[in-house]
Amino acid sequence: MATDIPDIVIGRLPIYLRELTRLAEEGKQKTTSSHELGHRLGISSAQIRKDLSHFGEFGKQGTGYHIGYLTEQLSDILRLSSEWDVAVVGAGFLGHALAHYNGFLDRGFRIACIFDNDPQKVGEKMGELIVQPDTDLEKIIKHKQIKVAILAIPPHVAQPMTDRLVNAGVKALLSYAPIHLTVPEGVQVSYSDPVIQLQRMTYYL
Amino acid sequence: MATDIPDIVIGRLPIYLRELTRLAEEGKQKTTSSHELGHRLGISSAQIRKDLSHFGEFGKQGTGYHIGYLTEQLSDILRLSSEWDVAVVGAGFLGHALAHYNGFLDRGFRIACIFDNDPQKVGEKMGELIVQPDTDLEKIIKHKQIKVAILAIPPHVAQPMTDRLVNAGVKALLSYAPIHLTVPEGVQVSYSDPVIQLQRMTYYL
DNA sequence: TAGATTGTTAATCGATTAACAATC
DNA sequence: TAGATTGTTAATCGATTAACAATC
Repeated sequence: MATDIPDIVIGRLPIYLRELTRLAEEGKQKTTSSHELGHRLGISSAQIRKDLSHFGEFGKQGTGYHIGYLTEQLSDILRLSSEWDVAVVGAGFLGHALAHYNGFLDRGFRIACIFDNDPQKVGEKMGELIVQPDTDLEKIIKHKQIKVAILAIPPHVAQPMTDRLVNAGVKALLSYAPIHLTVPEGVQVSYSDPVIQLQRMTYYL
Repeated sequence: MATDIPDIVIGRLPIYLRELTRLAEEGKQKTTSSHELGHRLGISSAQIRKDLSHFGEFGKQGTGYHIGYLTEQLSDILRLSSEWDVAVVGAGFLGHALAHYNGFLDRGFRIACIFDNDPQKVGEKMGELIVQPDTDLEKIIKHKQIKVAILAIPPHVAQPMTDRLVNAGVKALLSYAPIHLTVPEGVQVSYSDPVIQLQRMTYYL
């Protein structure tokens, strides 16, 4: 049953989770409602209830949703109960930013290693990590059984690197390279290209 | 008429544009087809033809689309014929990466200034720019008539900074802060939160 | 209890796709 | 001409919303 849940619904769950965490941090209340959550996120309350109903009944009539409980449930649904080790490929400015970003750990991810093909960068300390040579990539990813990777490399090497990562067992890939990647069935890809996002907005200006 | 074109269609135009540029760079051909483009992007050819048909007739039966011509047309539609000046707010690791990224200029954007509230960072050279104090933000944005900004600051200051930017005339905002922002009607917002994207994928693992 | 809010149904709305006449 | 591919229509498919009985 969990199989035929629309992608678009899955895509909203992390947003709900993030807002629930914010509500918890504000600490003013133990409980929230689909109306409140929707209001804060610019989403209709009906949609939130519908989305959640795909996975079970998490609320109470008259009361709403217990923030802590719903947070746990969403974390479980998204497989975030334990942390995912993440490989960062590319130790340029962006890899640098990723390695130092401290927003991963409390949300289910830990940067476990970072690679570069530039001998000048290999061995450099980056956050808690040391830059590894990309020749060791397969060995380390297989050994650590890493399933999640982030691509922070130039576009012309993105597809071959994707192939290597997939080959080494990576199943989810977040790419900052401005290029469409081809992957086998069963491998997830997500893109982040700031220019694409900016261009989307300039249409309306 | 241009008004009632679905957001989701607008959102695909930059993808088409990017792929057309790649085709042009490969330089093997003057012409492409909805089928070829769709195949390269994992999108149906019907969808591409339908999307483009919202804006005019850009192709020729039997031949397809002239790459150069369609590129120009899409650039015009997305208002990319001249460059947009962009303000980056936040000169941390991410601001650093943005300031050094050279993928903006040939795609319609130029980082025109970068701000930080940390006196230690103000005056620092970053790429071609010098970090400005955030107290000068309104003055500079108004003077340069900047309409586009990128937020690379911590979440707890993102909403107040958004308000300041909007107040100074910014109409399009790309935010890397992991928080939903509230803006007045007519202001575009786009988000980039790597954790949200990773969480979306782990569901399937 | 009275008020509030859920989970769910059915209706509406919107997006995608298949198919094909037109035509280069 | 014959083959290829567009632009468009109508059908299908899927997502959102309104509404409300159930119930805390």
